[in-house]
Amino acid sequence: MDGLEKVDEITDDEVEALGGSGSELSDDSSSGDSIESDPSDGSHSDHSTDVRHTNFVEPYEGDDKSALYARDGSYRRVHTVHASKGSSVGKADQVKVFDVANHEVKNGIYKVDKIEVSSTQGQASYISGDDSSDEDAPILPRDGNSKKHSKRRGDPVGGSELQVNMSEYSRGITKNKVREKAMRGDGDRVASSTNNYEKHIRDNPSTENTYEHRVKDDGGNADYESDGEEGLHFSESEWNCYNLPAAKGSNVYLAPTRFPAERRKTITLLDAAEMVLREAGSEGLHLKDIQSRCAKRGLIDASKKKSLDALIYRETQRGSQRFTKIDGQPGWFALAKDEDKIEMLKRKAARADKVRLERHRKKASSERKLRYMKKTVRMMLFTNTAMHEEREILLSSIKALSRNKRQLVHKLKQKGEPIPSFIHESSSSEDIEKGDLLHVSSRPQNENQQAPASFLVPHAFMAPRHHSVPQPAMRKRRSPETSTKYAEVLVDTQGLPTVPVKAGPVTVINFGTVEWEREGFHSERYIWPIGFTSERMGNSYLTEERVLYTCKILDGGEGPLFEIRAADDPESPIVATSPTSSIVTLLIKIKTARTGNANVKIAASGPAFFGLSQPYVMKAFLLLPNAEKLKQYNPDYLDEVRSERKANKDTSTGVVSASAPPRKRRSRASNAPSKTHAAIDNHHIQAHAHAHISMRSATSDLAGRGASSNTRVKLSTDSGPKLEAYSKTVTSRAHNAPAEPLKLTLMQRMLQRPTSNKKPSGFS
DNA sequence: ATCTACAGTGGGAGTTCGCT
DNA sequence: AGCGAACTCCCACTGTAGAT
Repeated sequence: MDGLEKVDEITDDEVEALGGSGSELSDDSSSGDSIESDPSDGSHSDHSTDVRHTNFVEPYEGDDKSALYARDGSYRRVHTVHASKGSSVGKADQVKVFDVANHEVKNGIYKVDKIEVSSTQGQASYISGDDSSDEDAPILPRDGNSKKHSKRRGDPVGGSELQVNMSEYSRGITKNKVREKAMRGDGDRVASSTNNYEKHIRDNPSTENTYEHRVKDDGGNADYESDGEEGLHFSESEWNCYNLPAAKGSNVYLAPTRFPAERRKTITLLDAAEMVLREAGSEGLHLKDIQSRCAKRGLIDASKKKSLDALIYRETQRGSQRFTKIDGQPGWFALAKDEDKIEMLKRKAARADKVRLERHRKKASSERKLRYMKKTVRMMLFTNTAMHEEREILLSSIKALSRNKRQLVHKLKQKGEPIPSFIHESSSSEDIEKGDLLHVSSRPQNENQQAPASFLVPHAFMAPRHHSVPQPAMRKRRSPETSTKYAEVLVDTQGLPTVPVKAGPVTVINFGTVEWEREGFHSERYIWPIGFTSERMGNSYLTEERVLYTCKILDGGEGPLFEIRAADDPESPIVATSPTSSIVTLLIKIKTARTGNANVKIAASGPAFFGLSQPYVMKAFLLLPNAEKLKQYNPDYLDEVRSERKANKDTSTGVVSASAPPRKRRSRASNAPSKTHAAIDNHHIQAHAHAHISMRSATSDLAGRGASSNTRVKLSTDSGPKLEAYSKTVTSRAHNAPAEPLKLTLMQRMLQRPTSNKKPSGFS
């Protein structure tokens, strides 16, 4: 009320000038600024207004064509009530409507296109208890048809004695309390309770003779709701249009269509709270009254009233843009002011930025983890597949070596020679056929038997390890840049591999000369160039020191001879017809010298010891003159394996193709010279598998560039990308095909492969 | 009176898959 | 390759119940 101000005032002259009937206006200047008029002055019936809106459509936002709603001779724009096209304004004995658009002041019942109704809120001149005045109230037409509205229910609580000012009401005095107050007849006090409202009433006894009505609409039959038992149901926009608190005795009421239940569902509890708080103004409302008003007006279901408190508290706690808590008044809320909203927006934006940054950080972290995991999985898949292939190759080789061993043992028996103790005959071919590697492992047959020196690596030859903690099987991956496995072969001006060069544990002093005319100097897997010389360090069989060993391939006539010469015993070289025989002999000497027991099992790889299985060496061999003339040497072994697998996969799923291309059968003449394989040479086989992967690229590149011995050839050792591509292929295969059928296919194929294909030479 | 935990819901963003 | 539909996942919002 105090906030009311004359926004616009039109003088009678102005009205007259505009063509209005200014004489009809009461120019009682005393009523112009008075807060309330005296209802007993007899003018209430004349001055009472009844503005009824029907056929509400949309709120009217403009003001150019609006009209002033005047009463008591004063033209005001106070709390605007937006009406829309088709709205009607009625009860106009003292109501003057100034239609700006038509520049005229209208009186009485109007039906206008657009009208802005201004009330004189707080003028308190309304008399609500006078039914008779309402009987004479104009009947507001709906859609242009005059229709008498239903009789209103009358005085809310017994007439004008009820006196509660607007301020009190807006602070939460419920109508029930008002009613209680009125029924007691004490006029201005409500019995005490723990309720804050009543405390407020005690502290602020009512003196003003005002009261607020709520009105409702019955679908055009505007009915009067005085006691708040029922209420209006507004949408937010609708509610904005009816921000017209009326004073005691008012028969001004608005009558929108009742808020439909289906539309009620579209507003949230917070929307409803916002509506009632907007009505309450800056003073806000107590939470209980917010709930009560929302429920009574049908904005929310009564059963959900309890939900509202949590929502509003949460809203304000989170920095709501809509609500704000009133300091010093627990449970009181008001709509946020513009400055509050700005502050809230700033805080919310800051929070949003923080959240966004955090989310971005988490997302980036997750993506990094995902990439790492994908990379790891790819590597695991590749490693798994590669190991599986190696295992198959190993199985096949084991079978062949086992057969060779049996043949050798058979020969020894035929000649009546004793069988060396390190050769045990327990590993049957059946075990190997089953793929049972345990039977061919280096584990002792019983506790009295001594474990072999090594299965993969000749430990007897290697320096003793000072740590007792077993090392993990996985070795640190060497980068392609530093690994000799993937390193390019260094060549001289004549295109020959340069020496000396370090290849793994060995240092190659001389790559020797390829002998291509005598087939005994190469096999399907290895080349034995005459004069090949390498050096490596190892334990001495004479002293406890480590000593340099020189390995050399000699011309033995039909085949090569493999010589190992210790630096501390150069006069007693070890010479054998196979590299494995040489290293086994050496290891026996070392073991015997150190343990005094010659009855040991030795397992070692001769080619590995000589460095013949080193990928770098094998690639370098291809650069030697006449290397391309070797008939049996097949560096593309793995390519063929993969081609076969691919062919089988295309024609069947997990079943070995019967039409697998037969593998090349090696002639006996091409086999290596007879040699004694004392044990299973796993390292040999692994190196073989690795070598083929690398050799494939080397030979293919060599052939593609037409390299010759006289041309400076830069061998493609781009095995890294090739392996990566291979990895992708394997990974893709692993993704697209079930793992188990693939294994079965490979395993079955390997087991069904003719053993002669894999049989090393010279063991017939 | 105030706050919290929990579940339901809807929308936005990203991904997958089929079609052209 | 491009496009769009279908789907999934995540998140904010909302409502409810209960704890403090």
